[in-house]
Amino acid sequence: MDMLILHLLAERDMYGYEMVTELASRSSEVFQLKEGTLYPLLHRLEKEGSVSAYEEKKEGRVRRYYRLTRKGGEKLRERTEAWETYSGAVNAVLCGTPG
Amino acid sequence: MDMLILHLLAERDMYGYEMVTELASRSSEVFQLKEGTLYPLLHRLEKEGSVSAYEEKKEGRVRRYYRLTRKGGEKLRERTEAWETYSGAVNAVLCGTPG
DNA sequence: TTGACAAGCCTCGTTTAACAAGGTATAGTG
DNA sequence: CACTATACCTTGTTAAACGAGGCTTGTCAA
Repeated sequence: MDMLILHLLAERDMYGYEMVTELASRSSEVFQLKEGTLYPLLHRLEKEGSVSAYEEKKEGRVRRYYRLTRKGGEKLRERTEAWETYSGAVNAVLCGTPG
Repeated sequence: MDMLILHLLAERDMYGYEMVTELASRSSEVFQLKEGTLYPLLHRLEKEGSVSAYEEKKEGRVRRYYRLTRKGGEKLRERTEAWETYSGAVNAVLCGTPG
C-alpha cells in the first residue's frame, strides 16, 4: 500500500481523501482503502520523510496535500522492485515451474 | 500464503518441512517461509477442512503428510482468482491507467 | 434558515499474518 | 559419543489493515 500511495504522489500532489477515490477508480473498485488505514499511513510516511505535507485552499476547501520527497522516490523504486520480485515469485509457484 | 500451500498440495501430498524447501526452490529463494508461520497455518487449514493429514514412514522417517480436500480445492480456486484480481489491480495502478 | 449530506481529516481498538526464538525428537555421520 | 540435518511444534511479538466511531466545513434543498 505504501508503494501505491507513493506512486500516486509521483504523478502529482494529492490529498488523502482524493487518494482513496483515485485508488478505487484506477483499480476498478478493487482497492477500497479505508481512512483508518490511509491517514496513519500518511503520517508515518511523513514522519519518515518520504512525503511532505502542506495545506492549501482549493474549491472552497482547505485540504492537506502531500508531495513526494527525494527519499520517497527512492522508497518507491525499492518497493516497486520488491513487488515485482514478489509477484513474480508467486506466479512462478503457481505456474508450477518445479525447481 | 494459504493459496501457495494449497497449490502445492493440489499437485501432490506433501509434508510441512518439504513445503518450506519446495516454496523456496520454486521461487528462487524469494519465499523463505518460516516454520513458525507454516505449522500454525497448516493446523488452521486442517481445522477448517481444507486439508487432511496422515502420518507415514518414508525414508526411515515418520512424517505428517497433508492432502488437499474438495473444500480445499474450492478455496484454492477462490484464492487464486482473488490473487489475480489483486495483482491486476496493483498493476493497473502502477501502469497509470487513470480512471 | 435550518437540516441533511458529502467532503475531509482524524483516533482508538481489534484482528490477523508472519516472524523470532525458542523447544523436542530422531536418523545419520565423523 | 557429539554434531548436524530433518521434522514437528509453541509462545510471544510486530505491523498492516480494518471497523467504528468523532469532528468540522461546505452545499443544497425544503
